[in-house]
Amino acid sequence: MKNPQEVFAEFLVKERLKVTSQRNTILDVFLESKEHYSPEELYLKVKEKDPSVGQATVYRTLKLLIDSGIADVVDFADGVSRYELGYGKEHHDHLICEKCNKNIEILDAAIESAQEKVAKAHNFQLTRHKMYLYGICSDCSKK
Amino acid sequence: MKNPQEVFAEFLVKERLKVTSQRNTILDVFLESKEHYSPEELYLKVKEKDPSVGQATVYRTLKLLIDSGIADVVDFADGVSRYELGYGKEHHDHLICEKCNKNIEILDAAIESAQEKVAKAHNFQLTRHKMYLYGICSDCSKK
DNA sequence: GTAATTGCAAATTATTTGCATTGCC
DNA sequence: GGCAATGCAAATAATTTGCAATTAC
Repeated sequence: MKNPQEVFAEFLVKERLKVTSQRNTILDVFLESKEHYSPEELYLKVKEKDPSVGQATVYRTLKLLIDSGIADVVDFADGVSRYELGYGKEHHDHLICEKCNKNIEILDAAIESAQEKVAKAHNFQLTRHKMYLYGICSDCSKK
Repeated sequence: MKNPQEVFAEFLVKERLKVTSQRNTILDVFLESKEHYSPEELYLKVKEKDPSVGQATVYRTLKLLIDSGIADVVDFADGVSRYELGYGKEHHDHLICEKCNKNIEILDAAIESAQEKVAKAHNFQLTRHKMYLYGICSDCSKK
């Protein structure tokens, strides 16, 4: 399987866009991150590697990462948009703690098949879905 | 079952807030709507009934409607926040056509119980969830 | 060479807030 | 009467855009 860097480079060529050091730096920082960065957070991390990069470039590059299928938007309902690596990762849903923002990735066959069933009942051809379960995690409910 | 107007009035009394004509007008317009209004759209509709109402009051009142359990936020991922009647309505998820934006409200016991099960397995106390199934509806797939 | 890209700052959009005035209870 | 609510305009936050200079191809 190709690595994300290759995928991105190929995407840029296909779209007749240019491979630049800024775009590569942003992708690298994005890939290194374990958290779900907001554009602002990503921007700050990128600046550690290359202080000359501007915010706008981060926003613009994030869009390209989404278009190329490398990044996905995650909705933590905390007011900021967040992103995660989508390319090469299995589909998953999210279990989010409303107190500490902990995020657990889940994949449940029963849910997935039930979703397929409902879609079929409505004659929908399912292309994708988003599911977020919000609650209080065990750590936070103890406090 | 109480109607939303009563519920809202009781909520205001309980919170020691005041019943005002603006709040009532906003609630009425909200209830009359069949679509999922954004705050801006709601504001414009409210102005038709009472041109003196300001945007800020609409935003402030929407918050109260959410706190009182009358309105829920719906995330259509179109950049604007949208609201729907929550009070008196059964919980439901959304089946959204990517071509015509048709929105079908669904409720599936198998999905709901599977969600509970997953949350329990992770020691989460579930408070709420959002699920959006995106696909192509039967009308659009014929074309 | 030339068209895409960049950083910057200004613009835009969505929402919130400060404050003087108004109005409910 | 007193304190919450309102409208307005200004403030904030998040994101986008115009533009002149730069850079990839």
